[in-house]
Amino acid sequence: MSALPRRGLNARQAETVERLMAAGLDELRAVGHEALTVRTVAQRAGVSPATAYTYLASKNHLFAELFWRFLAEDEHEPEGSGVVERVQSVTRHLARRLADAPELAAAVTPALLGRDPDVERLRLRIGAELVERFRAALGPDADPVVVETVALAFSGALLQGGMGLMTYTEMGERLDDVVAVIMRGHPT
Amino acid sequence: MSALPRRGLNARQAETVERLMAAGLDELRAVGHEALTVRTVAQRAGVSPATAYTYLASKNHLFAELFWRFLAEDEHEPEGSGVVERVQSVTRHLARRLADAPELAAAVTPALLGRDPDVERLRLRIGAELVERFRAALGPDADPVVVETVALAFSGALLQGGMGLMTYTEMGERLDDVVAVIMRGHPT
DNA sequence: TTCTAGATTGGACAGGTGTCCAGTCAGGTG
DNA sequence: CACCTGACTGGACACCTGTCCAATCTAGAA
Repeated sequence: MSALPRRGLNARQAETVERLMAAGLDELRAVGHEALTVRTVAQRAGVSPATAYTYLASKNHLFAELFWRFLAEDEHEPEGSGVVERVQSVTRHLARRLADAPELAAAVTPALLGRDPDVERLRLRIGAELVERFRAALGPDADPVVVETVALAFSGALLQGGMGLMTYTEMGERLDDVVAVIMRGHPT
Repeated sequence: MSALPRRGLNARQAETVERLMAAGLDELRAVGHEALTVRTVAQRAGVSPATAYTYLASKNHLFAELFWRFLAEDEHEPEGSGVVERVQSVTRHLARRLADAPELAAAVTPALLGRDPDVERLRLRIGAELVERFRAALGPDADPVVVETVALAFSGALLQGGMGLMTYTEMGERLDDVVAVIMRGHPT
């Protein structure tokens, strides 16, 4: 079943979905992504498990959807005069937001590795959104390879954060240096 | 239960472990990591599920262990005269090996995100081994931030490979460019 | 107000994970 | 050769994931 921010949900269904999303986020913060089960989310949302599975293709889909909403609700304009500062403002901002929702960040990384079609869709959107932010910071004439390098480094940081090798707070600081290294020798 | 390349296995136990590992790899290539179950691995190894769980803390642990062996069995010296070429020879070599075992590569990324203590141990070892290879290619006086940047970019590529956003063959080519960008302006 | 499409539900289902334990078997020791 | 330690086994366990469907609500149309 594919689902969420798709057109064709009536008011009642939309309400159900919102309750599930809110419950999912609460449950995630409360017990973490390993202990979370679709059935407890359904219960918290005041909905039957069967209904939850009407809108959620899988646990991974829930996490991906929550992360997508988390990312989409966040408007951020790159700040700073130099390109390096602008890119750093983006990575630092993202890292700060992740640090505010570490359970979500930890949940989404493995979730996006899933094979469900619904995850696939969101994965592409999330990836595109991140690349878009880096491109916006780098400017329209940016070397595509530089964009890709920054995106890869950020993905890598996400992975290492998910592994617990660094906190999401450290992530911001480390990426500052990493971005500086990548951009060294890239004008504007 | 912690386990594998630990001292304290007698010949019989070591033999059982080897059979499990070989069966795990076969099963992984045969059905992929999503369909693989510990019980089918046990069956393929000619061992009971209970025995399998004596040596394997979890499915994730199996994947992590297989990947660690895959990495450790591989001796590779960086080649080339310049630093860039040396680093590229490492990333290209790793990408080539991953391309030869895509199921394993796809399995290990989510596996390393697990929380089991056995996964934790292997995660640190695998991370250290990769960093060591980059450091060896970069030379003893390398800027630590450059090492980290290369490592992050590689992790990111692993993640994107695991997501199916790129094949492991493409990974080699893309990392060539990425490494060149990172190293631009870094002497020796 | 009644009807009805369709949202929701309860509950069963097949299959997987990881745990546990009492019982069996095999190989090195005496 | 009989013994005994410890590896291995069978099978039950609790709990999870996702799927399915017949039965039941419920809100808006007629």
